[in-house]
Amino acid sequence: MAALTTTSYAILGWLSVRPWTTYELAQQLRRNLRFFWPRVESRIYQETKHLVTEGVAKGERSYVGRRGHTIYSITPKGRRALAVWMRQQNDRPLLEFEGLVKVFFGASATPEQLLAAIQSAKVLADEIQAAGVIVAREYLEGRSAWPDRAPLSGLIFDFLWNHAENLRRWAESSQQEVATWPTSSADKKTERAFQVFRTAIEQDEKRSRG
Amino acid sequence: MAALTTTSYAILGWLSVRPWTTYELAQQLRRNLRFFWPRVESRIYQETKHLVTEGVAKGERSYVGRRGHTIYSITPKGRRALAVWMRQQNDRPLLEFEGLVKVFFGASATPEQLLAAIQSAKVLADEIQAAGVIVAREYLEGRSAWPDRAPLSGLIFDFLWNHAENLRRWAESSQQEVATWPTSSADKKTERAFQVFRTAIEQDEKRSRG
DNA sequence: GGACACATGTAACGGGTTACATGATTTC
DNA sequence: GAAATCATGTAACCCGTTACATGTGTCC
Repeated sequence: MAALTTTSYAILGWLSVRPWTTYELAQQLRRNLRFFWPRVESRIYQETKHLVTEGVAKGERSYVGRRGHTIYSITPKGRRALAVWMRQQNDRPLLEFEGLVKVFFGASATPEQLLAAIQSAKVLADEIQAAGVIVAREYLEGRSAWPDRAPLSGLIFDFLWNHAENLRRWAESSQQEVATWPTSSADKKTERAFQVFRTAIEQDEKRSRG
Repeated sequence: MAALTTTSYAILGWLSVRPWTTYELAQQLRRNLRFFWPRVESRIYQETKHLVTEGVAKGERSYVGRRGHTIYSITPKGRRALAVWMRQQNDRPLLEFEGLVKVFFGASATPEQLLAAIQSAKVLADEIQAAGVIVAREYLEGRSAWPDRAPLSGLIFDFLWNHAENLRRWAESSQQEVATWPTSSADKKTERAFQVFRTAIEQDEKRSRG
């Protein structure tokens, strides 16, 4: 049987807080990790079993009527495994952005199709920030389930919120630009791109200098 | 055999520009798409064959010594398939960020381990921008292979460069923050998080109003 | 008592990665 | 002529998704 994956540790991390049923775990992963570690909920059912066979978690089975459910909790071996994982090398953040692939081959697309491809960024930005507003209010109004988690949540929130801001800013400015393309000359379009390139190089040189 | 995936279209998109060998395709995907559609190069060898069985590409086989290689080109059916894809719904951008998962369960980590988890964002930011500077210079100095692609490249560049800026900004500010944690009170840490939450809510309200 | 959300799974499939193998070309 | 790099793949495995199935509680 294969070694533990990041998905395994995402579940094990929750078990290190307290025991949970599979359904509760699925909820937590969905509420809290979906924007930076998205997994379908049915995955959890297999993964918890995997954790048990690896000896890092144990499950206590009980019944409601004819339907069983399992409460999982972490084992001492599980806590050690979590600590080892924390010491391991981290993968770089990974981005998959189909809309950008379409933009890349935009020579085969209509302006309307480009606008739609770009729009997918805005949709995600809205989702992230809608969820973010709820979390932020919970903390600020003292309604959070784990108020002492605020410092860690703040770090994650900071990243995601600004990720969303970047998605939105890009989508809006790109859609504005693409909207001009049907009536804009090739030189004009190219000049706009060159401005982007120049700004980046200036930023890079400023950073190099210190 | 399954339908075409985004990876299929990423290859088909290149074939719509001109015919390529598998190796050249692998290079192009690596150079141009790796930051928003990352795939291992060995995937290309299987996927090109898939494109042929689907009738959207054809391969012309030739030999150098005992070693074969294939030049793939797009078929009329392939161009139609590409056009259909462009009309289809776009997936949202997808982020996988193991470092954030570690931060999330940071209660089980040392400050040093948190710093390392955060660092993975900076590593990626550097990679994106190092590649970006090269591309930007090529365009600005007229050394680009497809100068008329500049407007489209500009859109993609704009997104990736600012994505990298966001990764770097977050990594630096978070590392600064975490560095203070060993000597900082719980209240102080929480207050910093609350500032993040408040700023976000203000931004959100400002946007709602106008 | 019908509809619907909540809750708990299983089966099958496949895209993607890892690891490996090996031929051709260039460099020193 | 050895080593390194460029080039072309194959085999095996598995994580993850899709699609499906079904029990339980609640609302009207």
